[in-house]
Amino acid sequence: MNVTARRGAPRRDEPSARDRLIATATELFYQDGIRAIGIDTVLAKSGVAKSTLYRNFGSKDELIAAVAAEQDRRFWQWWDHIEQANARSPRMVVEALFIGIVELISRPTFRGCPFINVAIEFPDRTHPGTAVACANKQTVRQRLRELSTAMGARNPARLGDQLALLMDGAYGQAVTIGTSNLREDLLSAVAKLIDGESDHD
Amino acid sequence: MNVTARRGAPRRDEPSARDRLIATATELFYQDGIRAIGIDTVLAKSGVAKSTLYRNFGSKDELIAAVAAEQDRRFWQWWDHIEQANARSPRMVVEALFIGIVELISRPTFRGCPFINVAIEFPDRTHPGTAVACANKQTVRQRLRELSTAMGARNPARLGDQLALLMDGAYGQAVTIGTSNLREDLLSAVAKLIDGESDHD
DNA sequence: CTATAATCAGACAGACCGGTACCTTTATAG
DNA sequence: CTATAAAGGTACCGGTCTGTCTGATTATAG
Repeated sequence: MNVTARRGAPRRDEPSARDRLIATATELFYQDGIRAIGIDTVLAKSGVAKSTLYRNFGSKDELIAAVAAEQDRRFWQWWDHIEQANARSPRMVVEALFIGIVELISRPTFRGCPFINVAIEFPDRTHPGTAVACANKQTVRQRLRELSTAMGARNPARLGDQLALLMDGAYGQAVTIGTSNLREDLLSAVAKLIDGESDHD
Repeated sequence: MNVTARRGAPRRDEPSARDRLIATATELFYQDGIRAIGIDTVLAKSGVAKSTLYRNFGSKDELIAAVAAEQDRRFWQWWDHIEQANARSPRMVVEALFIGIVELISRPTFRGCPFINVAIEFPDRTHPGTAVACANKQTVRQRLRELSTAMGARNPARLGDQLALLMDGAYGQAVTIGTSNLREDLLSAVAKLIDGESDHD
């Protein structure tokens, strides 16, 4: 019960029930697990009526998908911001991305990669949420391949995929054994992988 | 209902109800997700009575922990076998481990690392199953550090942790984008990481 | 002022959940 | 042969789950 809800249509300065649902569900699903959180909990914390949830999303699965889509949007916003801030050097972009990931992972609220999480909780790849998650990972891989090309790697597809491997590894480790030395380990590994694909090697 | 169960104590050549429960739960939990599978499904497929489950384990959480412990046991059995088969060269051990992981991951029934999965479904690290999972990852990291020491790495702790990062990355990727090129990507990354820590570098 | 669309409130349904209790059956050990 | 331990069968409990339905309320657009 975080929100004092009001009956009737929302004022123009108020967030819509849809937005409140996505915001609340994003946090609850991520912190406790999707299957662990019932819609009643989401409704209570967001102050939204059950009928409004089902009018907007039709099912819990579709709410899950909307949450995943919102996380995908935020993720690429974060990524694009880092790309723009380091536009002159693709290698700096890659390094900044990994530094950013270390910062995300080091937060006490970090609970793993939300895309991997939904894919694990809903292994059926046709699940609408899992479909969003898989698309996200595909795009990450492609973007890292493009950065590898820009870095002049001999085998950019390989380097990109290896960097993606490292990223997902960081997520997985954080869930089980935490983040000690993660920054140094990760950045040194990135450097070794990039240098191993450089032309002057 | 896979098993035709019989009333009364098991014959000596029959597996105990406990073993059947663990075997069935291991498969069902892994394929569909732990929270997605109710104990009634485990009971139906194993042919065990509900009272027997609770006499043996006390709760679903303890069954989850027993399943994780069994997977941990199998995992180290697999690992030790690879170490023994390549006892002369620690580098060959590492490469064989990664080749083995690629083979596991490439199987159609592969559904991610079971230890990461339980930690994601039950983020509370005091959960008995998650505790087993975290201990497994800790030991993997330590064993890879030992192998890195045996390989003569300049910074064995770092190399070991980086190899662990790569392993968990492979698990995460397999859940979302499959395994194309995984073998080459992974083995080449392992080589780059090891060579980057070698004395003759 | 009125029509409309968005919202909250709450009761309800039917399935499923983990867990308990009690009783019967059977293999084995002594 | 008998005691014991391990097991299956089944009914049941209270809680929770997703989802439906009906109705009252309110801001905004025209």
